[in-house]
Amino acid sequence: MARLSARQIEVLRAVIEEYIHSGEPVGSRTLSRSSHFQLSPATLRNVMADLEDEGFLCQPHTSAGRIPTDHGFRFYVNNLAGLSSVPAAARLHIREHLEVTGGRLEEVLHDGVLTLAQLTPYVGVVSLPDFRQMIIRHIRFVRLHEHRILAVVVSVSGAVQNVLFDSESILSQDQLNHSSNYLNALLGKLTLGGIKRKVLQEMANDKRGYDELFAQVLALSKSFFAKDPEQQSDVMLDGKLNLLEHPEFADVERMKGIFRAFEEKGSILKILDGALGGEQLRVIIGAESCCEEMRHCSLVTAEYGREDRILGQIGVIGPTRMDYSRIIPLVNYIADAMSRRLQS
Amino acid sequence: MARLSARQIEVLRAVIEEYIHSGEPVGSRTLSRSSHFQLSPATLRNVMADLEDEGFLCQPHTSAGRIPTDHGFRFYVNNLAGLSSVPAAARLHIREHLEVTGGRLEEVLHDGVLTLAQLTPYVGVVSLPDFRQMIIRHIRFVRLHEHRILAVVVSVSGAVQNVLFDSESILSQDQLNHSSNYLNALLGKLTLGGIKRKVLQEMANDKRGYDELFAQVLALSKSFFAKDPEQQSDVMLDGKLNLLEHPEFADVERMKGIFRAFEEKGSILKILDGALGGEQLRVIIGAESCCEEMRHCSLVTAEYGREDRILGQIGVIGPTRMDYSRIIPLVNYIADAMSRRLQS
DNA sequence: CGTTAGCACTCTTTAAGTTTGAGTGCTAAT
DNA sequence: ATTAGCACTCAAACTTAAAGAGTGCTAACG
Repeated sequence: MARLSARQIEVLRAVIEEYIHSGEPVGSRTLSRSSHFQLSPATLRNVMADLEDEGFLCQPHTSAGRIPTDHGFRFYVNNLAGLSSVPAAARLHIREHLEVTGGRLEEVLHDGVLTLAQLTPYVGVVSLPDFRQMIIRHIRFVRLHEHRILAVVVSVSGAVQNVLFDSESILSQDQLNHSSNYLNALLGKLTLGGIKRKVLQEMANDKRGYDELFAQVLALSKSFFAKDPEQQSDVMLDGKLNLLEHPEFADVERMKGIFRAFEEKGSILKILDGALGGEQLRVIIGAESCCEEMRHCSLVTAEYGREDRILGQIGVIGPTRMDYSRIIPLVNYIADAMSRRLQS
Repeated sequence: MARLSARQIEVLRAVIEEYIHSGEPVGSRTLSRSSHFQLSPATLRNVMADLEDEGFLCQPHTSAGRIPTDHGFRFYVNNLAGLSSVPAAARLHIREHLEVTGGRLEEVLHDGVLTLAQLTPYVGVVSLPDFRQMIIRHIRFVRLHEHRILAVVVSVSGAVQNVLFDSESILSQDQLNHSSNYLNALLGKLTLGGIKRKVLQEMANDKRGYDELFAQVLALSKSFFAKDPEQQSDVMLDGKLNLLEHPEFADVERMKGIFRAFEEKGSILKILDGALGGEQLRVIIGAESCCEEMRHCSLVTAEYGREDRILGQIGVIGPTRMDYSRIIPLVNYIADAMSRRLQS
């Protein structure tokens, strides 16, 4: 594939920006009139034909204007999109709604997608880290009723998980408190799985004789860990309605497909976490997601996290015809805000 | 409005059941052929014209067959719908997925709507009771980090709410345990608001001198109750995609309206809890919901609860053309199963 | 040789007619 | 009371025509 000439690049940019703006195929005449080129439609036609040969543009049908291909958008995003700065109004909105303090991880993430859904005409999306991968800060047992016990597990990142389970023996709240204390003392930088292993290990060692407290902890852990924490990694979406406003989704079948993908979140999750740990900010255009339903959608996502630990991705899903130069900085900004909030 | 003759009733039933089955306007010829009447199309036309005058049927346009009005469906549901029993396959499915033991309230409700969405081609819906109305079984404070405290509040019905807040003074976990114990001893059949009042009252009474523990509880309660539990009453939906399969929602605008109503759950909640405490089972047909977006939808819901206390409504949302005689018993059955599970 | 005007051609969109078919209401006969 | 017959209505499907947008190609121009 030949290197593009300066003029070809300018034409490509003009076509893409016009298409992002109007949503209609762009013809040579429109281009000649609306843009700063001093070229006739005929000349532009030649250039556009070349760009089509190179795979950057295509025509929905003969005698329609050109629209960018995924490949065209990719080139645009990589080389041409001038990133505008986040406008003051958006910054203000983010400051007010997102840059508040504290909250559980879920709340923080929810605020994030909500903000994205409000500030863009697209769908806000965030991937929750797998709870089993998280480092646990605290475990607490609460006695609800005879055998019925509620375990409250809090991760360092502020994720809270409640697990209801039954213990074999009946324990008082005081006994549970002691067990909780015991487990928490054990904790230090471990995941749930790690804790489980450590408890088993301690048991094997057996060096502490066989005191009563330890027996309790052991029995409790047994029942507790038997019940795997169900919420594995997950995604949250907000603003699905926004998509309905875009003309490219007026087609019912296409709409259905996308909503189907939204409903069973697995496929979205796979796209999001597919390349986790790669670039800090990612743009996935159309078919690049390898998800048939998402054929006509793009994703712009950025990693968020806490200290040096990446927790997940946050961003937006919209049509491939997305306003990348506005969205990319915005997603970046919000991911930063989220990470900062999680630091506190 | 005159009383309907036996024949009119039979014709109405036939039209409605045919329409529920086919989704197409029902003409006199179809009716004459497909049903057990020994009447000519012309006669049926006369009867149908009468039924139209009475407001039970209407025509989308002249020279189309008849479709039932909301009023017609209402008459059908109240007087004609023979309730079929829940089929064995459905019972089995419910037994396996819903009639398991325990779990948090949220999980139970989720299982409920999921089951409905699987067993019907409609949307499963459930209203969560307002947490502030619930009777609290247990409050527990967990120290996360210096001032940062997690309050875990569990209602008798198994709803768990986690509230993160900051206390003014730094308290050890032991101190928090004591405060928790103190509060729990106070509890007995109170809502969060009730507890708040009771603590204030005790303070006013001041009969216990001013011991240290009480001072702690007081300070803690102050910070805790300052943070209103945010999750007020809410609804959960599942199986929205099911709706897309129905021909009446092929129209994009109509679809949009309904999804809009789903997204901002307020209006659904209003419909559900609007007549809470009325009938045990409710059918809301079309415009009866007084919600413009829900103009073409019906709801079949039943109360679920725990002991004598109603917690909310569970049921389905579908097109007015719903298979009422199948759905009504099913919703009833599932609401029962839910209530039974919540008893345990 | 790059650029451009001109022109024939293609293909979608829109509108207007036309046909078909389902269904109705009315009337007169049974 | 019921029904056969008939004229009438209307939506949906199909046909045709015209308009509009845009292209590719060729030939001329500086």
